[in-house]
Amino acid sequence: MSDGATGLIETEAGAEPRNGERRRGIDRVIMLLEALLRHRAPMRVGDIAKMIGAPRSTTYEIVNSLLEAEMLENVGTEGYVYFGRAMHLFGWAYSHHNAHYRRIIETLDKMAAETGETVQLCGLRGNKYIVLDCRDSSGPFRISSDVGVEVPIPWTASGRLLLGHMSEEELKDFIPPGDYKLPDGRVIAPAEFFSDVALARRQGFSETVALADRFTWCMAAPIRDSYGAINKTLCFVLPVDTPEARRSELLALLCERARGLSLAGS
Amino acid sequence: MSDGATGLIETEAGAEPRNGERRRGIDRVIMLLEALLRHRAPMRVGDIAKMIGAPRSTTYEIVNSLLEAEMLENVGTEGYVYFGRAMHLFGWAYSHHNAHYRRIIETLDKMAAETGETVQLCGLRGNKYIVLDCRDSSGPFRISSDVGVEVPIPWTASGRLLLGHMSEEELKDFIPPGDYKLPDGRVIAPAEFFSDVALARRQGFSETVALADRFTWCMAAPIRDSYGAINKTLCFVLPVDTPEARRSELLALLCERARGLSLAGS
DNA sequence: CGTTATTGTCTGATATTTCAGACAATTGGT
DNA sequence: ACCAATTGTCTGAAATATCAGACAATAACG
Repeated sequence: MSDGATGLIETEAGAEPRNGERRRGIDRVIMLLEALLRHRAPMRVGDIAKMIGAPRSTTYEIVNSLLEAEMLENVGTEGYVYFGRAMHLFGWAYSHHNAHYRRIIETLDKMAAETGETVQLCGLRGNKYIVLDCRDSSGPFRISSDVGVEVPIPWTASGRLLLGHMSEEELKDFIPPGDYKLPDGRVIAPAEFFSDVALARRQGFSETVALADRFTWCMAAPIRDSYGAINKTLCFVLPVDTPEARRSELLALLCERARGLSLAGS
Repeated sequence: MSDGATGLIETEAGAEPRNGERRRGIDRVIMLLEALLRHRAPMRVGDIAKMIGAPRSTTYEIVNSLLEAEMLENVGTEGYVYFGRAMHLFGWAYSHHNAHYRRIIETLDKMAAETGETVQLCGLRGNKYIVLDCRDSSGPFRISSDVGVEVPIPWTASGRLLLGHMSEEELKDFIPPGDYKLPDGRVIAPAEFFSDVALARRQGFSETVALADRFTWCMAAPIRDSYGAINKTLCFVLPVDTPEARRSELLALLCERARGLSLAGS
């Protein structure tokens, strides 16, 4: 039960757990929190222990400490735990400490209110794409993708923009080969993806139609930092049958707002 | 430099650090994060070390681990650190895992959009009051109180509601004597506070005028859980000179929405 | 420019934490 | 009613993470 276990979380923190060795409590905490984030639902202590490859006794110890600090909290009566209130406070502090991020959130709110569509703020985490924040459409058509869940970059419109600074060579090294395979089994040809990236760079926006799933039309526009680099994108997730007229209207709005949030002159 | 240091963080986790003793890494992490939350701004490693009463070498070790996990991140170039992206993701997961909380957030958004006023969600943390989430007024009059900062209960309208289930005896034991002293030096008579609590319970809402600061009129309404207990409140923070007509309109809205979010029948 | 404080990195020793495993108490399946 | 799996709590022992302190390199200050 050391290496082969599936779903095992391997943080960079601490590299390999050579047989019979001990791990630091801190690293366990980090692994635990990331496991919980991935799983995206309350877990029992026993399952957490399996997931992070830690002894049960150790896991109980750690979980109890985190419970006491309100970083975790009990959910239901049957020993399930999930993130706690303190995490909310820490996260809030993160997202409000910097004026730029605050402006972005306000824009997100405003766009959601004005259009009623699903709006997302996206970025990279390592070599995966993640949603950093979102406002879900108020309509019945609700495609909620979870904040913080890692998704292969080629599945997304934003991904094509976020990699705009890379050469083809760099792209090849950066994207894990398996990530070209879509959830429905289709495979994107790398060459096609590379030209998408180039197109996105030229256009200053990117669209994907029925890619990661059959029902959505995604459009993304870049938010540039003060060096002109693209670290984040703003995007709409629309029903795939949205009429052309409305789509181009929304695309224009998206690009305008994203430009307004960019720090570079250009 | 063991006991007398001011501003030292004392988490419940681990009680007393008897002389010459070592502390667990996990406890240090917890103390560190809470120190950062209190301080509400990026800190240098040296200052963190002082604040949590840990050796510098240990602090560097821990900070580096947390940086690698993106639970902290570097801010600026001069060795400052603050909460990192991972915290945002964990916090987001917390606040969306439960349908009730999600409904509350939506209501918060809607009320802010409709009224343009500052709206807050409040609760208790131990024997202090904290803001759990807020939407700031879009107008020029912006009273932003920070989410997660602990405030003496008697300073707040919400506090009067949140303690509604306690007897006078319990209140006496619960509130630290120093908490009756307002920031401007005035002191609230405990008896007066107790009768405020009773009044709030009877009315089903609570208001304070120019209490914690001279410029605000606060009104709070209770959100009841499925047992009828009040764990959270919804409140408006208004300019103190808001006309009576608008105030009563807003109060009615507040009470209606808070009742809509309550889970109890009553 | 000399003096004092701070930062970031290392080191070795020991006080402590992690770990394996045992335990009783539940739970679940058949 | 049986057997198997799981939960939560304890234990002692070994492995190691925390600690004090030293170090060079900047920074702060008069």
